[in-house]
Amino acid sequence: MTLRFQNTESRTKQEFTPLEPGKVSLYTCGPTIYNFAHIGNFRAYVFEDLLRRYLEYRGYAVTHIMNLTDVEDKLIRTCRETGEPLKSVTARYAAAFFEDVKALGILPAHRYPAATDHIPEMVEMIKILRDKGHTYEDQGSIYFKLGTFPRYGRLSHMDLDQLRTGASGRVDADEYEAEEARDFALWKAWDENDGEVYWETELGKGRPGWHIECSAMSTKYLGPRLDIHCGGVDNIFPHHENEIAQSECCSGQTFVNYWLHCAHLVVEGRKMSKSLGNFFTLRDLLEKGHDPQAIRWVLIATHYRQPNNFSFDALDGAKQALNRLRDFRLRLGEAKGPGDALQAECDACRAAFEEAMDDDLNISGALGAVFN
RNA sequence: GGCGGCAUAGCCAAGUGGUAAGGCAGAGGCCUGCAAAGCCUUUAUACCCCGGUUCAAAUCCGGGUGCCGCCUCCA
Repeated sequence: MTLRFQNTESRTKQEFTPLEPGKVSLYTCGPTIYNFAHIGNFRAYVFEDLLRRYLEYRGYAVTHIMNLTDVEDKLIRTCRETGEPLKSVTARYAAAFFEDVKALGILPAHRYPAATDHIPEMVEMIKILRDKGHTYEDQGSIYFKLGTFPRYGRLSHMDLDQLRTGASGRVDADEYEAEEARDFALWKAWDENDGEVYWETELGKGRPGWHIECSAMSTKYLGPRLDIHCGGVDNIFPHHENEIAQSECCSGQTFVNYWLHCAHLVVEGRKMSKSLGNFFTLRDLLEKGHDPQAIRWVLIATHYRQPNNFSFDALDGAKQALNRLRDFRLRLGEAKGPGDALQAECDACRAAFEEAMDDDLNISGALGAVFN
């Protein structure tokens, strides 16, 4: 049986073949450290942990990079409103993030590069894009000209002409300064709202756009071509689409071979929101006395491409299932029965487990094999 | 308006043409002085609805219904 993944770009399940035999470069979009991460965020990180662990289980040497976004609009607004320096805010939430990662038993990435530590790399990349004619400047800001990258849209399979500007309601269309709304910022010129948050660079006084950090940092630590790039489905467009445009226009090579995206988490059947009272950070649940391993179980037990319905009934069930496995593990260690028969059972379990996991990380099937 | 996902038991959830995995809860039992814990057994004539294709459909096709997501800085 071969390892297969559903590739967002091809929309098909493909056999996994790394660029270099035995090695996997894995880049996963990390948190914006402007607040405590919620359990929906951790659904993605736990999925990525499962992916990494299974790749390693299959014998691959994985190099896993996860970025930390430590400069963007919400952070700058927080700094402006509270007067707290950017680094102070992000240090607090980065520390909290690492605590949460540990609590959930997530293997740490090999590096967690932060955007603000890689301004020179981003500037370099933007300069290359500028030299190749993929950018234009407007009022000190630098934008990527999507018209120069005909392959744009191949990941999300969206037709740019069909997009409705501002349809999400998330972004104020009046704030666009780009020639076309679809062009995105590589470098944002400083204005008074940015306060103390700016860098003096060859590109002028300002700060990087969001998308360029992932292109610059993945290139720095993993090279211009990646085996696997992960994130939540909401990142497909525009973030990952923009990464492709930046990276491929820069390197002239295919940026990512396998795109894996996990679906969202809902709570009790509803989208998580503070107004519904179903919004939970990991620490909210831990403070209620829930077992972090049971939380991990619920987050992981639904296939990553299916919406995950988090509920407290499911959490209670996970707790019980986990207890049974823990008890079983103890008894297995003490087992003194006929060794060959026990070994045969274990081999059969392992084979069924691997067959399920090889099929795009079918964890539900794999757990079923374990319980059988 | 464009693109995409989902619907399987009280709950969670596998299963993409061959007659419904698994977990939780429930029920029965074993063990125990009683209990708890643990262990064993058991639990869907049936997969949102209506058509169609087929010897055979949860699975494929057509049409509905419902829920959810993305549409330019959301995991």
